[in-house]
Amino acid sequence: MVTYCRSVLDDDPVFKALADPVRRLLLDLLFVQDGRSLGELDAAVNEHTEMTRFGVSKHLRQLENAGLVLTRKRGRTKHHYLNPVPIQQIHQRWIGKYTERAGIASVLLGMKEQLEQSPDEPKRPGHEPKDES
Amino acid sequence: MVTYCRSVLDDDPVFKALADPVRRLLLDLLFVQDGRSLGELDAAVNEHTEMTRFGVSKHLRQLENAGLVLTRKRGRTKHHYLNPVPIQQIHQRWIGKYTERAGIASVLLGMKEQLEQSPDEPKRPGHEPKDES
DNA sequence: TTGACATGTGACTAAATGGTCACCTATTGT
DNA sequence: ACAATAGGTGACCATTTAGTCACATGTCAA
Repeated sequence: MVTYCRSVLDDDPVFKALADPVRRLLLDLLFVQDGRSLGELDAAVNEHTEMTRFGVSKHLRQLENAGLVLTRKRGRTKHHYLNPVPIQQIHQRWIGKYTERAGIASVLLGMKEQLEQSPDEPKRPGHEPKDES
Repeated sequence: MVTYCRSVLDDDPVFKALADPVRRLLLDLLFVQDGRSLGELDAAVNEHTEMTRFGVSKHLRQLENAGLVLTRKRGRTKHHYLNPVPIQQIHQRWIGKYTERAGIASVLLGMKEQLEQSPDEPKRPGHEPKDES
């Protein structure tokens, strides 16, 4: 109880870390290949967008604080490793219940488009509010 | 292709919308009971944190823009409905691959704690960088 | 019609965030 | 020892964001 793993109970930093496209790109890069240094990641990021080493470093630190990236210093270079566990946690503890419901809701796959284009419909099959007039 | 549902290709607003705890609370509230009005949601939110009607309204609009909440105006009140589809989408298109990998990585369930407490270890089983000294 | 109710709007402030830079430390190789 | 390399720090600025408020609109009910 008391020694319960600290990061388990606040997934907020994880969600916050995932909110930035550059950070998601970094995770994608590490997903493809683990253990890269800051310099390597900086180079990879700059194939997509322009950003200095410092910006990349800051993003990596945020990922690290969220537990999504684990690091190991080896000589003068710092290697970064993807840790997918926090993502799995927010999935289990939060996202899962929504995807289950969505699985039901989106039986008709094209439904979403229709839903988003008719702003005067409640847009969920069945389960209409029971018109308490 | 051309008419591909607009919101499918940028999940960024969805991640951004999920990055705030109040907005996640709103989704949780709508998950429990759909179709609530702004006033009702305001009251429910204020059981957890203090916020004016305007703040809640703003958050709801962001959720709406991300497609996570669909609305219908009925008389003078606006009803809010949860739409889990965008969450399912980011799950399929992004989160899924990480949770799969995490499923492998966390075969030992208690592993994560250990990993986070030994900052001088690469912390992923196998797949060590090949010590190119 | 009048007043209470439910919500929307635009301006505004305070705080958080993303990004850069000048400078620093530590490590490596010669 | 020296220069080159990899990275960290703290200050700094611009932009975004969260939140509130005064005010306006539309709706219901007497």
